[in-house]
Amino acid sequence: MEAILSRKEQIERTATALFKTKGYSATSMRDLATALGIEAASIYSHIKSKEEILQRVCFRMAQEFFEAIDAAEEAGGSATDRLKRAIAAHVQVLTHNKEASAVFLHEWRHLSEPLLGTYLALRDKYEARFREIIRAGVKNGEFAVPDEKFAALTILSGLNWTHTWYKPEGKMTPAEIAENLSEMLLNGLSTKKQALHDTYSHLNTI
Amino acid sequence: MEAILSRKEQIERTATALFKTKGYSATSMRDLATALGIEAASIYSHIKSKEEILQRVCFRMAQEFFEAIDAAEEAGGSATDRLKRAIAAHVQVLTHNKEASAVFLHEWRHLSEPLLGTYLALRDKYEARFREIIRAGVKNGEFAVPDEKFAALTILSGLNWTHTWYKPEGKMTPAEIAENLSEMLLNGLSTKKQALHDTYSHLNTI
DNA sequence: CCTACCGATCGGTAGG
DNA sequence: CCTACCGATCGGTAGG
Repeated sequence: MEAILSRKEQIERTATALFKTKGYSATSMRDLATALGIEAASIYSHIKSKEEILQRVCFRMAQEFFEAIDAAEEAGGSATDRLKRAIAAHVQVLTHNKEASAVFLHEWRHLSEPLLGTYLALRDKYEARFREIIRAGVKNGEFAVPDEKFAALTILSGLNWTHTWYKPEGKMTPAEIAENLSEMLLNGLSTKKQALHDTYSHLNTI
Repeated sequence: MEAILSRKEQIERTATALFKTKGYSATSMRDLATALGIEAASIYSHIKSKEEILQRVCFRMAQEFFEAIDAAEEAGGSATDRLKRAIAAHVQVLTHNKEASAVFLHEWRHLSEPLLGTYLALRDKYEARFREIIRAGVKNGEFAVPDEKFAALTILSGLNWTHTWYKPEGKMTPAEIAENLSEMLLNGLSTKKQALHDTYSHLNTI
């Protein structure tokens, strides 16, 4: 399980942990060097700049999320099935890359242009994948939501909190977390559907 | 509506906007001074330190959230009623203090002890208010959740994303946002309750 | 609220 | 991977 890491990978991994806990800006190259047991200047034999580390982490995570949702959607099925698999895939990536996910979610704003724009475009594309599944579900009557974009963002934000409390040694496995999140988001807390929304009950009139 | 602000309030408000967009660490006192149209040294006639600004924002927002949930729970009612009112109260505070909420939610880790500990204790106490409502609802059969703590955090994280996209001039009012969030979180996306609940009733025994 | 300035620290480079 | 060092900038103070 413990792969031998190249120095560059060590730098990236250590920096990721520091970026998560202290934030990108508050982490100095000397902090990073100390954590690695070398001098600050030595880091530059392996990387070009502090921001390069951030870039690598952000875009590697973007790729991971896309690969995961691609695999999740490949099997097809109902909108419910696809959403549940997309949620599970997202949670798998989050829990398997806890530190890097935190950096991806919170430190991206320290990217400079043009990569910042690229990052934001990728994120929107990823969110669109969730919007599409929800849209399909609304169209065929599986789902009822106030607004597709709103629903997609609410779901993703519910998932994205996971990295703040997830511990590999905790009592819930990533698969169980995903199942519980799916349950909460698809079925809600209430034991019965309420006549809450006459406002948009015209949507679910069957 | 536009109250006359004291210089100290101006400093705090301008700093809050900068902390939100650039982050606390990446915002320099010279950035702040430039935004205010004065010299950096002049700021210190009004505040003691950069961190004092962060402290004031974080603890003011904590107070706002508590006052809001106090008012929301005062009316009593079913767990469903109380949860819906707590959600609406939380969203009101978030949308009414967009920048300060972002700082409260994301920049608190730059507080130093002992205030950091105080902050974390307050946040846990606030989350406990939601856990209590959920627990009451589970007990009397209104709600079914995999885990009360898990449910409270998922709900709060769903709400807390609001500040990233809310715009006062947007098409949804804070009250509508709250209603839509309540609808999604209480009833879920699915048009019918699935037989999923049986799936995790065994998970609880693990 | 300003000028003048402080010691500390920042990201990064030169040269080995 | 190190020593030695750079110019820039940091949060903050003295004194008016």
